[in-house]
Amino acid sequence: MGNSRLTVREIARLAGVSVATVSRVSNGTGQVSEEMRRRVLEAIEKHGYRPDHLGRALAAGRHGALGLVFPGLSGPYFTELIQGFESEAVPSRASVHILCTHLRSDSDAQALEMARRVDGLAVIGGTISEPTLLRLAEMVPVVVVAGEGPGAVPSVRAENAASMAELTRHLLLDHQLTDLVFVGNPEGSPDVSERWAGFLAAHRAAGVTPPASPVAVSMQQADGVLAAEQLLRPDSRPAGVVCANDETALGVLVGALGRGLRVPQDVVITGFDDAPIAALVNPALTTIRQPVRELAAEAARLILTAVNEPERVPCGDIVLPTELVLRRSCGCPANPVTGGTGT
Amino acid sequence: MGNSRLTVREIARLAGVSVATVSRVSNGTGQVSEEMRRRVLEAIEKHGYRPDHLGRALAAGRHGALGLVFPGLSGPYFTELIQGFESEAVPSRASVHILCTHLRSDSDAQALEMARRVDGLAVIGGTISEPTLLRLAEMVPVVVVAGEGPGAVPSVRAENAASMAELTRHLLLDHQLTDLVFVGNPEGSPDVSERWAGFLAAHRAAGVTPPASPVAVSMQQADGVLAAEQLLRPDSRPAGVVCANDETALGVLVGALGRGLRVPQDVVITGFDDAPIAALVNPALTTIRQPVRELAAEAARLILTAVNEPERVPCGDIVLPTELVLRRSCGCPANPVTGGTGT
DNA sequence: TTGAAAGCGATACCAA
DNA sequence: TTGGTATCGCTTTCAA
Repeated sequence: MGNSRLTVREIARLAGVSVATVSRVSNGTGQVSEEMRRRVLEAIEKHGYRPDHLGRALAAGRHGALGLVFPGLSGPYFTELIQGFESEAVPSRASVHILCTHLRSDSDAQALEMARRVDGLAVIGGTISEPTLLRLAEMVPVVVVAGEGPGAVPSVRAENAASMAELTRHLLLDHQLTDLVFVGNPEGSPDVSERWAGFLAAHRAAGVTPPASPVAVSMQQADGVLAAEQLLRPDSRPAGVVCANDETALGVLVGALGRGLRVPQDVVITGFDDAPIAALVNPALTTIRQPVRELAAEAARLILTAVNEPERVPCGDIVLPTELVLRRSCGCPANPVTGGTGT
Repeated sequence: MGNSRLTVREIARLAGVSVATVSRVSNGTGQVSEEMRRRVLEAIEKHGYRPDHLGRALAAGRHGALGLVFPGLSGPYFTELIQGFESEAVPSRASVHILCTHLRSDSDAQALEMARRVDGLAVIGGTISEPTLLRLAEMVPVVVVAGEGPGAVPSVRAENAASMAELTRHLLLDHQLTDLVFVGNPEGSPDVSERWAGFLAAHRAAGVTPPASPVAVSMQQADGVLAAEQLLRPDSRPAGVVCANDETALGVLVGALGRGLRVPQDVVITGFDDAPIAALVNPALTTIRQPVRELAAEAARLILTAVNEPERVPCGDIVLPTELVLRRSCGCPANPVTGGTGT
């Protein structure tokens, strides 16, 4: 098919040089005379030659690819994550392979398989078991994103507990809401686990009894709608719904508005992430901004460093700061800076 | 690092056989005596040998990977798409590489690059220019998903125009709504283009003057919120908002509810896709169900066939049927079968 | 500066 | 049935 028949040997023959010279020219390595370089480039240009990826990778002992393992593909969080990761990987001429473990029973096996096709791996916390994570780390450089790495596996994550505690404190004290619920499943994700911990800590600090357990649903908008259905009954409605991310918060918001409730008058709703839509809805969503893009970019940088300079073993945990964003859904007045259309 | 040092040669030496025999055993090809097989398997097991992917791919002249090119990662549509694609690819031992062209100026170049790393390619309509599509098709088997392929490039898509015309007719005649707008950008996507065409056709058939142009926004929920802001002003509010997909419809719904409008009494809203959340919101969303998963699975099957049996060149366009799903957001009564919580 | 040749890891043909 | 070996496409010493 097409020009795929072309090999270094062909080009070398056509240009009247050796394969070594062609290789040197097409890689920009080594010293080549101007005359040779011209001849080779001409032949390459004329026939549209592009070195075969497999041959190159085999000889170089490198795949030229980085892997990214994460739970699902829905939502702006993952879009940001991927873009941040690619923004670092692509300039280094590494393509990004994505493994989506959501609804997949054999994710550990899939990850091990992927590790054999890439030079390094970023794994979102909570997607892969610790033993497998350690095995992966023996095969290629691994960085855990949004979670803690086991053993010496480095990690990059956002600050969760303190900012969630701050938000919760704001609701408990500034808005005098003492009947809060938490929507999200701490089991599946280190991020959510830390946010739940912050939620509890703020209650303790304020001397308010927190709910015994979270409303453990998944992280998509539909789950928020379902949670709303379950929570927002006229007889036993909480004063505030603190959600583990913006998507579920949006779902709860839709559920609340759909049953004719007023937000924040009848019920307060908050999210986490500060997704683009959070500032657009009405009422605009109070949330916590986390630097998702930067998180992923940092992970990619760590991996690339480990790949390119194996002697410099990266280690330690990087924690990026987050920021509380107060908007109308928690009862605060409209804020022209952070967004929200007002009424 | 780890066991990656192991090669066929090593295992052959350890098992006291030739590399050919090891290869035969690890691939299950050719005839091997029970005794040899046992010896080899033992050595493989003991040392945890897994054949190197690059070596294998180079020798086989095959990457063992399929590519999937599409615009963005947000939303349930793409989740379904990927899962459907993988459901066919993975059993055939092909991994799936994803290229997300959203916010990427060099998507054509990226796609060409990807074509050199995979055995076949599925391209979502509207993401890659036609000339590039033809070049890709010269390199590997290509299938266009949700769009028409140029030249002899085969395609798989869902029926759009007729079902959208049916929905529009339902709004125009059954609900007597003569003031409809269409939200979605026909330029970027063949799907949307066909849906807009169906919207117009129904107007013509009913003798109603359609709007001069669509509200050309992108396909994410935030875009729907923005469209709502622009459309749902008290002075000039349309009777119905027909959206190109469920996500924008949800955005419009959030926007409408957020401004205190009642749906469907004050304004009717419809979507397209029948995403899981469409049945959950209140009012439940009237929409058109399309078999996204099946679409992607069919595309993967076509590609795999083309890869495995190059003599059988696939061609033609496959069009999968869609189905109108009437729920409350268009003014129809609650339907216990198709979903919707009622009031 | 250039080229010949030895790998990289696995497959598959052809003899034995 | 088994093993030796050429081959896949490219990179990279090592000599010239």
